[in-house]
Amino acid sequence: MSPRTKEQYSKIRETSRKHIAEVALQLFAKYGYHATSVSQIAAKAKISKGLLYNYFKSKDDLLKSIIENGLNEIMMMTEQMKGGKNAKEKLSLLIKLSVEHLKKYTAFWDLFISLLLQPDVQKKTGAIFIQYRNEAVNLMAELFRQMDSENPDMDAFSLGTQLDGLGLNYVAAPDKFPIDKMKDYLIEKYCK
Amino acid sequence: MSPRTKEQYSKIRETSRKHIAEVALQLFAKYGYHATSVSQIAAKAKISKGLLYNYFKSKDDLLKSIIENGLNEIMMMTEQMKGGKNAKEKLSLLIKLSVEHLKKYTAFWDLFISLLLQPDVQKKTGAIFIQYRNEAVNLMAELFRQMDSENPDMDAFSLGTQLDGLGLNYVAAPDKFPIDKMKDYLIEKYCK
DNA sequence: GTCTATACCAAGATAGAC
DNA sequence: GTCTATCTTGGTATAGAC
Repeated sequence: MSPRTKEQYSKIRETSRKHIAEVALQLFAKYGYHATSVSQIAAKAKISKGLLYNYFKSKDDLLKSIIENGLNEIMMMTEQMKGGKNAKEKLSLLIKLSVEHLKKYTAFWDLFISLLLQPDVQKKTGAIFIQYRNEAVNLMAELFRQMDSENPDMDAFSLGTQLDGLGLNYVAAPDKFPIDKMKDYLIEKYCK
Repeated sequence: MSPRTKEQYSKIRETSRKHIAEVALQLFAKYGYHATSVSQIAAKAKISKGLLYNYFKSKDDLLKSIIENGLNEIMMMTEQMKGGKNAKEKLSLLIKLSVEHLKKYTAFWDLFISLLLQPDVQKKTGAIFIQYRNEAVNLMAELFRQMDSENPDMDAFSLGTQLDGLGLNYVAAPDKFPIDKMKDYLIEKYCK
């Protein structure tokens, strides 16, 4: 057995970080950032409080790391949105992907929305998010334009807030909100 | 000068309570419930911490009181919604009132949405809110039915989430979101 | 990398004088 | 009704042994 290389160590370390961040995300989403204590996170991750500080230099640092991860995922989704043959298919794909993303990263969206409501925290994350959102709305407007909409900008804006509302309802009560029915309805309504 | 009656005292007391609650609401909305300290509230209300506990038996009690006030306001709005000559006018009134309410009680909605995202807190407020929401959606569905919609229930549901999305965007950035433009757009889209 | 012990502080809440 | 002083708890974060 040769000793582990630096790369192996840093990979293990990265795995631990991921695990803690994942656990923390679940708790932050459920109870809110401030209402979740570091002790809770450590307990759920089955490590000591002290060790957590080996991986993250503060609770705030942990939050920032989680947000960065999540925003990366969003960016990756935005790229995928460019697929589809024609405008209608593209728009339908955009709706589908948004809903899929929401279902897959529900906890992240939950946390993210609650942070969005607090102006001071908004500064940390808001800029990137607004950028992403503008990108998505512009893309939608372009598609509506290609579909000969009478008011492509407002249509895009409207679909945007509609998706926001859908997200809000879903994270507030994932098991009660009929998200797939709404998805089909939206596709039917906006893409034909 | 006759001495003050019990009624006068309790009226003064009620005024003080209202004032503290109002100040607390502003802070809760801005920073979140957990991130706001009782000291902050007392300072902004220009009273001592101790006195605050004369008016509310705990921070949680203060929150509950705020929520109750807010929900009462909502209920009063729901009543107004029944005005309007025909289905289209009623629906248009409903949208208008929702937006007006949102503009008038922005801080409340901000706080309320952030509480809605936390399942444990949801238990305190969720029941009443869900009741109100169902009422509103049922009312909308009935109106769509009268307007010969093909799918009145989903239309109502859709408008509901649309209004949620609008609310979310508005509380997150009241000065950036073109709420009146969106209102007109929605009325145009759903009520003709 | 991992733990326990502990420092340090700010939070919510109470007591008691005025 | 109102304040100041204080109690108690639990929070974040660090130190140091293993």
